[in-house]
Amino acid sequence: MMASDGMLSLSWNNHKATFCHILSTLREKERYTDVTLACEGKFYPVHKLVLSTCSEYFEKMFEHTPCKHPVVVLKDIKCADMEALLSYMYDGVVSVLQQDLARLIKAAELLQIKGLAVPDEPPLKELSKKNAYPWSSRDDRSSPHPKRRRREDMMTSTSQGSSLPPPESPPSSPQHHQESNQSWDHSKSHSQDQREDGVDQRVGDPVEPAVEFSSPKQEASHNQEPVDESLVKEEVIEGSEDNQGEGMDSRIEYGGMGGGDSNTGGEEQGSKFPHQLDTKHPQPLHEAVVEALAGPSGMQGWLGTGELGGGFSMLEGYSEDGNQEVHPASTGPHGTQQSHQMVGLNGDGSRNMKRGAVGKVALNKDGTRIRGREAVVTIHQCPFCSYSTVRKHGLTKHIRRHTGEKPFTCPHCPYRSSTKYAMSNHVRIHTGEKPYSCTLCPYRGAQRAALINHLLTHKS
DNA sequence: CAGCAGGGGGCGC
DNA sequence: CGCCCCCTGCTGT
Repeated sequence: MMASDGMLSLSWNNHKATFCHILSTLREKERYTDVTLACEGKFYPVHKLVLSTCSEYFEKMFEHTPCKHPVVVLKDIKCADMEALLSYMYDGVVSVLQQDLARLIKAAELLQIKGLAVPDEPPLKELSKKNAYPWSSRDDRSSPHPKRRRREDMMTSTSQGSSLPPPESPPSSPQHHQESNQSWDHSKSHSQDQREDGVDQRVGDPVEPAVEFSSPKQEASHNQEPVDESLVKEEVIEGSEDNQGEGMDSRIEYGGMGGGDSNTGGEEQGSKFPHQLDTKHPQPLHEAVVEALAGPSGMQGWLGTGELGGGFSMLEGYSEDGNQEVHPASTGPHGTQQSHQMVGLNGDGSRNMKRGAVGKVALNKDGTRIRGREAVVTIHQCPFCSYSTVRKHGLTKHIRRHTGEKPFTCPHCPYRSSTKYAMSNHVRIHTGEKPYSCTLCPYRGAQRAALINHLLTHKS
C-alpha cells in the first residue's frame, strides 16, 4: 500500500491463494458451475472460466458454444485422467503414478492443457522453463507454477485488467464441429418453455473423421483437434439466438431421435407423447450422451432416422439430475443451486426424488461425487443423484436413467427401453397378449399392475 | 378407469 | 446379472 498523490493502493496479500482456494471450493460444491464434462459415464460440473483459462481448446469451444450450460462429452479420456486434469487446473497440482503419466499427458495434449501439454506462456514474472512437460508426479508438486500462474492470470486479470489467456492460435475450433447440418434444425420447434435445446456437437476427430455428424470442413481442418471424439452437448438457451447464432446453428444437431423416437416409437404412440416432448424430453440427450460415451452404435440409429426432431432437453434433464440433484444431496439446500435447475416436474425427476431419496444411505457430504462407499455394506452411490443402493446391479440399471441408455429395442416399433422387462411389457401392446386375467370378470390386462388396478374396481 | 412407461427391489442362477 | 414383480406417474377416454 503505497500512497501517491493521496491515492492509496490496497493490496490483498493472500489474494491469489484465496482465489485458488475459493475456486476449488466452488468446484467441490459445484457452485456456479456452467459446464459439465462427461467421460466414461461420469460427469464433472466445472467452470468455463477455469477450463478456458487452462486450455485453449476449451476456450475455443466455449467461444463457439453460447449455451448456458453445455455438456462436453469426452470420449477418449479416462475419468481418472479427467479428474487428475481438473485437479491440475483447479489446484495447480496433481499426483500421478508414473505408469499413468503417459496416459495423462496424452489426455492433456488432447485437451491442450496449458502447462502440461501446451507450453504455458511465460507469465510476466516467471520463465517457463519446464513447461514442455513439466510433470512427473514430483514435478507437479514442485512446479505448480504453470498452473498457478494460470489461475493467477485469471484472477488477477480481473483486477489488473490483463485478460484471460488470449487464445492465440485458435486451432480450429473443434468444438464446433458441426454435425452435418442435415436436417436437424426442426428440432428447435419443440418445447420452448425449456430454456434450452440440447445441442449436440461432435468435436472433430482427427483420427476418425468418420463421425457421423462431423462436418466435412471441420474435419478437414482440424488436425489439431485435440479431442479425439467428443460430443459437446449444449443446452441452448431458449429464445436466445443460441442455436441460430453463428454457425452453431447448422452444426447443431438436434437430437434426431428426439421426439418420437426416444420416447416411444414415434408414429404409433406419438399421440400420447407430445406433451412429454414439449415439456422436456430428456431422452434424446440422454441417449446422445450415452451413445457418445459408449460408442456410436445407437447414435447412428437415431441420427439416422433423423425423423424426429425433438430437441434435446436432455441436458436439462441431465443438469437437473446430475447437477442439481447432486448438489442438494451433498451440500444441502437446493435453493442455492444455480439458475438452470429445472423444476423437476418431469415424472422422472420427481419420482426419482421420492423413491431414490428414500433409500439413500451414504451421501456425499463433501460435495464430491462418490462412486461407491463402504459402510457396513458396500453402498453404490449414483454419481448423478442421491440414489444409492447396496446392489451394484441396481445402480447399473438406475444409471441408465441418467444416461438415457436404452439397450432394448422393440421389434415392432422404434420404442426402446432401458430394461428388458419394460420391453416385454411394451411388446404386448403389439402382440395383444394379455396374460393377466381377472378372475371375477373377463377383463384381461397386459400388465400385472393393470390387473391389480382393475381388481380394485371389484372391491368397491 | 384403462393403458402404458419406468424405476427400484427381490430372488435365483 | 437376469428375470420378474411391485409400485408409481402420466395420459387418454
